[in-house]
Amino acid sequence: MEYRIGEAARCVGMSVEGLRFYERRGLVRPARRTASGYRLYGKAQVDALRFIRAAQEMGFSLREIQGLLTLREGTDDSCSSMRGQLQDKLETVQRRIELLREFEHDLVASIELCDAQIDTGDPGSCPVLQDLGSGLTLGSSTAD
Amino acid sequence: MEYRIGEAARCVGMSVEGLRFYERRGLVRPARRTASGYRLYGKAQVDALRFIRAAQEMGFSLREIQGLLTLREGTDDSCSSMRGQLQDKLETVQRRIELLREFEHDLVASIELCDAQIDTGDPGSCPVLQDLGSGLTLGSSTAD
DNA sequence: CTAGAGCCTGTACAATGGTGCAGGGTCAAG
DNA sequence: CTTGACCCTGCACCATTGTACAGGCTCTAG
Repeated sequence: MEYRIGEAARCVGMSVEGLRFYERRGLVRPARRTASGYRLYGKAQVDALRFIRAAQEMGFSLREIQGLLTLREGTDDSCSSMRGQLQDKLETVQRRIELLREFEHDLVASIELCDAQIDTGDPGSCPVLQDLGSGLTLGSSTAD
Repeated sequence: MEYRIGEAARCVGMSVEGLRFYERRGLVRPARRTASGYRLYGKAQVDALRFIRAAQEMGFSLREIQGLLTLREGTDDSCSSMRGQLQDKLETVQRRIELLREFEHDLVASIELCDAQIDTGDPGSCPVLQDLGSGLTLGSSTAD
C-alpha cells in the first residue's frame, strides 16, 4: 500500500507540512516519487512517522530521533555494533527515567503540601509557592 | 539591600541579558531605577528570580511561571490553583515515564536478541536489524 | 580628568519544532 | 475541457528561551 502525503499525514495524525518538515530534517524520506513528483510513502515510512511521534512523547528531540531511526534502519549491518548503539540508547533512556522519577517525586511532594494546606481551610499562602521562592523544596538537586 | 543588574544576575546564577529578557517577558521588573536609569533589584525580586529557576527545573514554561508569580502575589485561591498545575505536570511526567519504560523494555529485548546472535558466532544478519526493518520491536505499537 | 567596568536601549541571531502562503503543476470526475 | 482537490517548491513566519553585539551613557578609582 502506498500513500500520498496527505493520506500518510492523516494516517499518523500529522499535517502535510509536518511530513515535509521531517523530510527536510532528514527523518523520513518517502519511499519513492511519482513521475510528476508526488511523494509516495510505504508502510515502513508510516511506521517511522509513528515511531517519531512515540519517541517525541518520550522526550527525544528530533535530532536524537534521527539517530534512533538510523539505528532502526540498520545501515551498519554488524550485530555487535548494533548492540553497542542499543546499549548507549538504553543508558540514555535509563538516565532519563531516573531524572523523571525524581521530578515526579518532587511533584507528588508538592501536591501533598498543597493538599495539607487546603485541608486547613486557610485559603492563602500556598506552601509550594513559598518554598519555590526560597528554593527549599524543589529542583535544587534535580539538575539536568 | 539593593542590587544592580549585574549583582542580581551573579546572585542567582544568570546572565544580565537573562534578567533583561525576563523583564521583557513581564516576569520580574526591578524594584526601581536610579535617576540615570540603572535597574535596582530588591530581595523580593531576587527571590522571584530564584523562583523562576526552580519552577523551570520543575518543567514549567515561562508562560506558566508568569501565572505562578501572579498567584504568588495575590493569595486568594492560589493553593488550589497551584495544585491543579502541579497535577497537570505530574500527569505529563508520569505518561512520559511510562512510555520510556516501554522503550527501555524494547531496548533490553533487542540487546538480548543481539547477544543471542553474537553467541552463535555468526557475524551476519543481526536479528534486531531484521525486526527493526519490519517495525516489530520499537515504538510502532506505541502510537497515540 | 580619564580609563574602564558596568549599565542603557535596540536589534539581530541561534536552535527547536513546526505553520502558512504564493505561485504553479497534477489528477480524476463530470 | 474545466473544476476542484491535491500536490510541488521555496520562502517567510510563529513561539520559546535565551545570547550577542552596536552605539552610547554612568560611575568609580587613580
